[in-house]
Amino acid sequence: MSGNPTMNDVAREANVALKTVSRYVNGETNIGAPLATRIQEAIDALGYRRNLAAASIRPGRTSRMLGLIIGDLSNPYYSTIAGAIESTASDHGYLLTIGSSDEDGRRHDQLVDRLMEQRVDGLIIVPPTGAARDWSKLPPPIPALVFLDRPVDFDQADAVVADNAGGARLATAALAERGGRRIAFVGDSLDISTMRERLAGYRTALIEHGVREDPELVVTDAHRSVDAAVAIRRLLNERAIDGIFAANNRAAVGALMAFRDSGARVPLIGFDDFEAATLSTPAVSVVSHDITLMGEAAAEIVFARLSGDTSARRTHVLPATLVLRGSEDG
Amino acid sequence: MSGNPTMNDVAREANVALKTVSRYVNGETNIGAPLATRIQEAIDALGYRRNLAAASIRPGRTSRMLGLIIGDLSNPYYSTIAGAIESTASDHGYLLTIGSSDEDGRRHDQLVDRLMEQRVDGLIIVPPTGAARDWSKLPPPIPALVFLDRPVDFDQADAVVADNAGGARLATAALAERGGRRIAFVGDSLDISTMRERLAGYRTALIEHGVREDPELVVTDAHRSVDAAVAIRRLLNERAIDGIFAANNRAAVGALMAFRDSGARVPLIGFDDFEAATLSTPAVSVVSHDITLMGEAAAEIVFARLSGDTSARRTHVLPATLVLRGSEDG
DNA sequence: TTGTAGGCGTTATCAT
DNA sequence: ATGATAACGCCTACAA
Repeated sequence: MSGNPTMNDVAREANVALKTVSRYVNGETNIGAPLATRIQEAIDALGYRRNLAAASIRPGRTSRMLGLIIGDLSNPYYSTIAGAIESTASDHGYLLTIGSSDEDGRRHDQLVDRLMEQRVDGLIIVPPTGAARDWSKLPPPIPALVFLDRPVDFDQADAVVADNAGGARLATAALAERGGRRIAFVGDSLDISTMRERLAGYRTALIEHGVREDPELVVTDAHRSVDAAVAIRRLLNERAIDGIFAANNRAAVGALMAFRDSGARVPLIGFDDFEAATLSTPAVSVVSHDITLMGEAAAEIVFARLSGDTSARRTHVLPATLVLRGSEDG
Repeated sequence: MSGNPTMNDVAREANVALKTVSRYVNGETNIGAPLATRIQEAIDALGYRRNLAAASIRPGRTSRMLGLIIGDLSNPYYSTIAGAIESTASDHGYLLTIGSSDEDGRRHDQLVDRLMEQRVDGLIIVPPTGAARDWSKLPPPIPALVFLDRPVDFDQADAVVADNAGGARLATAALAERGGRRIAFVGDSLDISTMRERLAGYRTALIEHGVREDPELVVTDAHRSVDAAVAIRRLLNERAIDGIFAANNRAAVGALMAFRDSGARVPLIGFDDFEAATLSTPAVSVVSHDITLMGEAAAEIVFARLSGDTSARRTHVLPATLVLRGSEDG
């Protein structure tokens, strides 16, 4: 046996015309019972399976596939997004093809090209931290395109982002309202746009509460949990901080490590929920932006565009909410 | 403009033959410099992108796509597997299409059909808990097929599984060696094959240490963490247990909840690592089977088969290791 | 209800 | 080095 059986093989086996097999396979009703039986028997005998790739190249036919590019599928943050998108895609009868950019601009661009060449009907992208493709010079037509989680300066696409500044402001304000005057900001590099927004929200809250910002209390190089832990131990020992806004969940985990190691503890609020948050004592309060909702929203926007929604592209900002669990009181 | 530009459009624009464009796009070397320039200009002008779906229908050509079916992409356990497979696939220039079965047999079967019709070159499957497709009557040819994490009775496919029994035996033995004589088994339904294997390992260890099994100490209906917590609180209060083997990480989290709520604590070892394990005090010891390694192994097997490895299909059993962190001493 | 002819975008064959 | 022509597997006209 050389390759996979084709419709033609089935037609020959069943002594019918190719088109009749096509009709049968596609569930069209106008087929005589005897022929239908013969065709099904031929299909079973040959182990025929239709070739959707071949079908999809016909004009008017689509691949019924969505593409998703994220940083790293192993990261629970991204996989939650991916899961929400996959689930929504599945509801619409779509398959999801996923690529991880590892936050690398080149890899990201390769994935964009590959997925477009694969003719996905829609593309959802979490842009990498580093410089990526200049979207403005990407020639149309591009499929339904949605940027997720991070804003991109390209008005031909929709975007779904969380209210990072608003959430950071909520958290910092909660700490200030409980008397915090030396509240630390602990986060990752400001090359990451979400970090810049969260720092801006932190500053807004400080200003609103009449607190002068102390640059010594702002840490923006905590890439891993242990980095954050080291920085926070130092802040606790040398800077007399009385509150911590942990700008991502790695920073929050780092704070827990620092508390454990140093025996000291100050009020703490994190950004983005994490599994250990409810298990520690007291439980860690966090700003939660619902990434599941973000993923679903992005997918639904794609499907809206696919079904003809031509309204102006826009950026959808999803609210961030403060989940207080106790750690904000120290 | 009607559709996407095609090779034909490029050929007309550049005043060359179709085949010459094909050669250029596919990086064949035997092309004159002047034509190459004209073709590239035409490509840029038209915004041409090749259609891999169309290319893949030619005989001998493949889709360079892998399919993966798991329970739920939002679940960190599965997404870790998915991430490892995606990473390996990416190294081989392959894209990964993922579907979640939600542990539903029907949905699982649909995904198998869909991915096969999409002509993925290889298929990696975590079979759902419930009854799934009868693989034995699936007509060949099937793409390179690997079952992951759970054994399936089908000798036409490879399988990669963890040593569940061995790991459970290690954990239970560690508890018994520390004096445990009333060691509880807390896990999910025995409909799940891994649970059966872990229970078997638990029993083996008890026998080896001369401990008579007490059926009252075996819980096999803890589906969620809270279920496990409730059961464990009861065991602590009414059954005087002196050790807990938590047969999955939800059960381990449940144990932590029960300890917190009841104030009591006994030696504990879990199965499968989880983020909170190292943050609690004492840190939770676990049997760890490296699911990243499992995913990589599965993908590498697929690629080996794709490149012509025709050796007998086999089941690869990956070792489970005991990671002691303190909780085994109570 | 069934069949015939043609084309989708690409690559392969075989010429020039 | 370049090109004309025929597939690939399927579907959409348009007959019969």
